[in-house]
Amino acid sequence: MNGKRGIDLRKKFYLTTPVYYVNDVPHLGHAYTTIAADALARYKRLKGYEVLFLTGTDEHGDKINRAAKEKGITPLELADQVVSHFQNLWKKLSISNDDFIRTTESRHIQVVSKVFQRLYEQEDIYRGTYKGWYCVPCESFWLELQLRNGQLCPECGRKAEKIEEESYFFRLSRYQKPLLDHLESHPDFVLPPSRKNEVVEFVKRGLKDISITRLKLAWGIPCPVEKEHTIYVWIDALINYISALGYGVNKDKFSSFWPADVHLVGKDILRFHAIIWPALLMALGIELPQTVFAHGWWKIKGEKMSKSKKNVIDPEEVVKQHGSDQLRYFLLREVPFGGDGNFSTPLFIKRVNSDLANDLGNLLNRTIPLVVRHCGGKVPSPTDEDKTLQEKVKKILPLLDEAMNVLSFSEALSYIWEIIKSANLYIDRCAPWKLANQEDKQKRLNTVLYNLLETLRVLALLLFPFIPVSAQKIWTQLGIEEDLGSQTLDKAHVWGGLSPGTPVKKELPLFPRIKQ
RNA sequence: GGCGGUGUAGCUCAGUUGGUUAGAGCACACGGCUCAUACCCGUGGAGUCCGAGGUUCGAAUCCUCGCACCGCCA
Repeated sequence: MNGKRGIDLRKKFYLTTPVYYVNDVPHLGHAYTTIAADALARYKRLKGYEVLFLTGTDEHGDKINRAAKEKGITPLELADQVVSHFQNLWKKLSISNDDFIRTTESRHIQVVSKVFQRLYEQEDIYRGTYKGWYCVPCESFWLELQLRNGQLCPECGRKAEKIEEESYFFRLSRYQKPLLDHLESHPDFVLPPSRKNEVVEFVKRGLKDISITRLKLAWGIPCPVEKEHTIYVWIDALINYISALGYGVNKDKFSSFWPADVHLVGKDILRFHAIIWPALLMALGIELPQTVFAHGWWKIKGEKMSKSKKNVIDPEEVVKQHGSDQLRYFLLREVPFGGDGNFSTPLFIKRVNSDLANDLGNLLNRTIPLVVRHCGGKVPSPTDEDKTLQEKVKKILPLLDEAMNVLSFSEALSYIWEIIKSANLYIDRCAPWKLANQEDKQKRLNTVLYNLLETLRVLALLLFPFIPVSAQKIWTQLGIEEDLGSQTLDKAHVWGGLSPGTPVKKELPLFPRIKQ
């Protein structure tokens, strides 16, 4: 496509993580969502899509305000500190997000304000009186009958505050029927299906209008209709998905990327994304996202991670100890995406040693030296018609694609590992170290080694979404100069991408075994 | 209390519309190989498929009841 007149026909793919709340430094759950999103984004780029991968931070609200006061700094200063934690971690985890939105940025605030104004004008928002209880730590409103012992938050058990004040309400009730219709006619709108059923049941029970402003709260986006009111932090946060596209400002960008293909969320915030968010969009007359995907939680010994139980896993620490690709691989491989999983160091070590060190790392580390020793360290020319590995790859590619299209990362990885296992078996069967001793077997030896190198080339491509740093190392050891990140998967189909004569490089093992 | 889900080898789980000796990975044991990070390849053991009843020529798979665990809501 060249210049001004060309039409960009590339398919677009827009995916998001939630904006993370900056009340604390990132934990394993944040890393999980973001790594999964990254794998998907990278895969789609390999498939030739123009991808927009958005993540960011949610920085308003009472909780931030209070936390900042305790530290004697401004809320924005607090946010700045935590944001840099997030951004550093994403860097260490090779997260390839295209944009990072902070809800304190003016590009966001403008859109939120505009959205509020418009919904008020069209009477999707009205002024009323809110009577109820509010839990500051949870940022949640409760009705009296929902409270435990008359005054405790049913979610966290802490004391809720009684509130009776003027407030603006969003007419959520208006969208009950349209939402149900949409859920019915779009089976992939909420995934996995079990979560969708929960949402449907919840909506069927009836939706009530929700209070979306608070009085006397300094740290938030002011209500454009009446400046004493501040917009509720969840409404503020959700709008990031369109403010980042320049909704109402940059029409081209917005229309080319919206609707989002996937909003990735943890199961704890599904309702905001599967009910309130689509209702807001309907009110605005904007198309709904394709899919809201809710993944599960990582548990420790079957228990939910929580600071009070002191069983929180710090992703930064895991990266420091075992490496970033190792963490990415474990999280994406160990459990089917959507369900809960158990995180433990022995499980982590077992997985990394057996899959990454033994199967993949060793495959590379036994192939390259053979090439160095018997082919002068250069990619040899294949001569006979052995298609064992080529056919294996051909068989796996469509399966892999299918798995990735439904975000089945662990299944996708297990397919890739079938190729790896085939390659290990292939070496054993062909025994190139024996061929090397027979003068009349040179051609066969060359073919065998070429097929192995070529398989490794394809593996580097396929693994790039999951373990980008290591995939690049494989790529480099194969002597390929081009940038792995700018490749497309079509090349994986074409057997023979490696040019004979290219020098390979022997390096230290990709994944050192972790000692228990 | 209501709705939904799960319960299969030591561990984590697959098992399409019910159909022959119930599968995979890891772990374990034995054998092979020696290019490689004691790795890789092969073979093997082990399961009353939660329990009880029922439908059927035939059920892990369908129905009923019970038990256990989990999720959403109240």
